[in-house]
Amino acid sequence: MKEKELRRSLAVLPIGTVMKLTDLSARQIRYYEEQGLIQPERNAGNRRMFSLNDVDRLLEIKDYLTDGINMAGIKQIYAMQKQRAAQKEADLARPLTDQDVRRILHDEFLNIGGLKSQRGPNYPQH
DNA sequence: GTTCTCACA
DNA sequence: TGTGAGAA
Repeated sequence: MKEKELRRSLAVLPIGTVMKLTDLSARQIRYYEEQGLIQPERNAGNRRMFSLNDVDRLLEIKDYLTDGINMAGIKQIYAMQKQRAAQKEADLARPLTDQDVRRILHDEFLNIGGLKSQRGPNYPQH
């Protein structure tokens, strides 16, 4: 199933199409790119070209925003996912203990809860 | 007709 | 985040 994933990563959508698909303004889409939440490619004319994965990511971002999570929070969430992905290999060599799992879940709930605010990036660190 | 960057009554 | 200007 690698073929499918490759197609979803093909940047073929202009910003206008993405706007209709995500119901986001061009301003917002460009801003999210500026924040590093998405990395659309550029064509010869310097126009942004998005992939289906980008669209999914934008819809996901929209949901997080709806849930009251701000940019800083979303960034942190993706940062965590990245860490998780990088850590996955290590986990394969040394599976997580029940204690590790409990600690991770605990941290997760604490963080998500702390991010659910319209305030700045001053969430509690335990 | 679209999209890009930059700036702000 | 919206919006308008000026260019591509």
